[in-house]
Amino acid sequence: MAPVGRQRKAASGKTRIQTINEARILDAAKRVFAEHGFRGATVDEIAQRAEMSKPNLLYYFKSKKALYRAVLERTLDVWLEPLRALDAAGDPETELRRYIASKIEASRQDPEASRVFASEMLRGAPLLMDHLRGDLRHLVERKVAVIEQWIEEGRLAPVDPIHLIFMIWATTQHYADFAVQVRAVWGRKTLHKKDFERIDDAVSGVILRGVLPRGG
Amino acid sequence: MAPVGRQRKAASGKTRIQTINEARILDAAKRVFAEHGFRGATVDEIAQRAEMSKPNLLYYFKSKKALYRAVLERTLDVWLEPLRALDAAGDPETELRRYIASKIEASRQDPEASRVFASEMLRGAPLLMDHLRGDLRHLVERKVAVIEQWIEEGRLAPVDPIHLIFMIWATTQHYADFAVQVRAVWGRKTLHKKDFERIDDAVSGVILRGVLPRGG
DNA sequence: CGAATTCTTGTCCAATTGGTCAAGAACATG
DNA sequence: CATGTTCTTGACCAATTGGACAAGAATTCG
Repeated sequence: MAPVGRQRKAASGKTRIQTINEARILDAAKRVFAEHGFRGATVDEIAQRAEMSKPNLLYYFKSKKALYRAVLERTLDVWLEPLRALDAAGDPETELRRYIASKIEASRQDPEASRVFASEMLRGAPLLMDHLRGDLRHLVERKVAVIEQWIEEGRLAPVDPIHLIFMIWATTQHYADFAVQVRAVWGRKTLHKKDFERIDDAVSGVILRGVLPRGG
Repeated sequence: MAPVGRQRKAASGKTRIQTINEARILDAAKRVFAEHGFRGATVDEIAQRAEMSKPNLLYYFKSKKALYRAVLERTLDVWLEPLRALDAAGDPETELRRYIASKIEASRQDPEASRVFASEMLRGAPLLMDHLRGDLRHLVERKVAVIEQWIEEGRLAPVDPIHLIFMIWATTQHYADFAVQVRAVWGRKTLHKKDFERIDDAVSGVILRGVLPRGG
């Protein structure tokens, strides 16, 4: 039945070359999709940036859509991990500070991933709609409950929890999605780690002062 | 010299039909560019949504790029007006509240415009780069000075002014650019005026509490 | 080594792309 | 209503698109 090729490494189910090339392709695809969106991206350009022929690329991913889906899925996991970590048992200030910091760090380390996600949203999320209405919504509902609990305990000012989450997403992702604007207006050629530390200070500062109870 | 056609209305320099059709085209173009970005948008689709033939569309705008530029320019003016209004002589709370409210109102009334702008940023702003580094940067610098003055006067907590501006942009535009996600996660089919009032409350609340001095 | 498998690409294709052109239809104004 | 202008479109074009295919090149492993 399962025609287990001799060359398959049992563990990953992938050849050495497969692993290398898929990674190269996914990386190139991420950059092109981030810049031009699904429709605007061309398989040719992705192949060029991955330094291989178009037919070879299509040997690893059977269509542009399949490749796009792969890029998005790979992104999502990394994306939501920090939110999952938000713990009701912890101290609100610590928890929120850590969440904001990790989102900003994600924007710094992998802005293209954020942009691919953003462009999927601009399109109306035809591919991620199920995920938005399912997994993501449930995850957010759980975290809304966490925040509500904090508010009830008097450890957080009475803010609308879901919009607090949206605000954190918006502000942190802004520095990835609108990086060009940030750089141009801020007068920086590139944003360095120091810059992102200042960003973290500013964003965390305003949000935390905005949600922590007075006279803490 | 100037071959002033007989049918030209002297005032606007435009025919009745011109006015109508250009508006129709710009509206259709805005929606398509918002959804698919510059590259992903097709002249055919824009023409279809404007309910006219492609050659006719190209009679009014001589190329896809020219049309795109027209959409962006038209957007920019509306976009920055509220920021210009930020007045150092006014009360910080009132001024900021008004600015946030007008940005949220813009996101509600014309989300596509926001999305076109966002997609231009994702592309790296090849068309707006000059504007970002020029007009926009200068405008922001002036408003940074306004905020700094408020801080010096003790009417505002010491926040990084430029990031306060970025935060306001990010949070308010989020409800236009990521509207699909907001709707899906929030469990709303469409966002009504009431919803945007809640958004305004939440966003203004957190940001103002975050930047106003304690014990005000 | 040698054979099965995996990898790679040149060539090709139908469909779509942005844009042109000529020719006719509708229009405004004297 | 006559005439110059503006408006509209069908037909067309070269370039690009996503993808198929077959045939050869590398690789793996007994």
